[in-house]
Amino acid sequence: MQMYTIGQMSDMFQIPISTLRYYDREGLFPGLERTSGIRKFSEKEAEALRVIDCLKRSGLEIREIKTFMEWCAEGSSTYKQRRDLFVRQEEAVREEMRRLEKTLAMIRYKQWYYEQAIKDGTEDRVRQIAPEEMPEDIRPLYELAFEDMKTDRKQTEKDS
Amino acid sequence: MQMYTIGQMSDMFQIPISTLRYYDREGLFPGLERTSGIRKFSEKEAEALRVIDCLKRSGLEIREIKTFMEWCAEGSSTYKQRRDLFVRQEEAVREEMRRLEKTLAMIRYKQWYYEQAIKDGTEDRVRQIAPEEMPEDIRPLYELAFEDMKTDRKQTEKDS
DNA sequence: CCTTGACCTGAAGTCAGGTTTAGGTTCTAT
DNA sequence: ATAGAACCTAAACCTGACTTCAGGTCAAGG
Repeated sequence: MQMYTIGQMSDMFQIPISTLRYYDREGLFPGLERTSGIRKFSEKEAEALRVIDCLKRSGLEIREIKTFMEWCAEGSSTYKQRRDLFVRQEEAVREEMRRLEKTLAMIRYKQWYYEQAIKDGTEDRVRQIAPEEMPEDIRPLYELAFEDMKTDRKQTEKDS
Repeated sequence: MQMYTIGQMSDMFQIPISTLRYYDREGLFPGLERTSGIRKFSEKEAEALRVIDCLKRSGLEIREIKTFMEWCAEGSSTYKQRRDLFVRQEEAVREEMRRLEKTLAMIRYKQWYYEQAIKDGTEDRVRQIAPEEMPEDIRPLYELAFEDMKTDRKQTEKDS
């Protein structure tokens, strides 16, 4: 079975050696082999790194990823827990994607806004434009970006 | 013109008072008014908070957002810089969304993987399945999640 | 009057996720 | 067999984005 040194892993995954050691310290490679102190990485740890990256991007912290890796080391008794984790993280990622869609809408609206300001030499006109008067392609951006602002107007007072 | 106290802003935006003061300290509200030391927030700062949230999600740091807010305070001479910033951040957000798409593909592949493992009582079979043998709806997930792994096989040696 | 609640400040503390440092050990090629 | 490259550890340090703390001001109501 192919084995790799920490330096080879670092090159292959473009991750600093110090980070790989940090991950090991945090318990992200349970059962990592060593020969006379030197770490021997295998395809198992390579796959772990891919999963670490995935779970990190999905919003998990290192400590939670450690828990997952421990489940992996425990074997078949934890399949359901592992599947359920991926189900939860799917929802987390989808929510983050919705937030990014709104962010993107705001960004594109602002691009248009400043294009207008540049053309006019001032923001005075564009600032006054109501959604209904905006170009077809801009209005939906505005609506999405600012959607939680129509209704929420006076939610500051009496909500019990 | 409607003015708000820091407490009202905190309620309206669901942001801790300590964070609003921190943002002020970091220069995110240039030209914020005060009467005898007490901050008076207006629609201007409300809009600033929406933009702060947007720019933060797009990946900017507080210091960079401060620069943007200073441009806003400088007036019409900075419209182009502000537009260009939003153009750059659009690209940043799109890239993050692509990464999340890959993350999601990996997550959904893993869900399927563990479903199989649960059915079989072991990972032994599912681990062996080549992309070509995977169900129609799973293969594309696998391909997307692991796409940088077919070609990159031996990029460790000689790349000049 | 005097207490209570909402505001203020500067400085220190926290937390996650690494990175750097200092001092050693092991491998590999000549 | 020896130099240099690549590895090791523990512990300190770093950064960003807040949060908490200790102590103080100020306006309004009982």
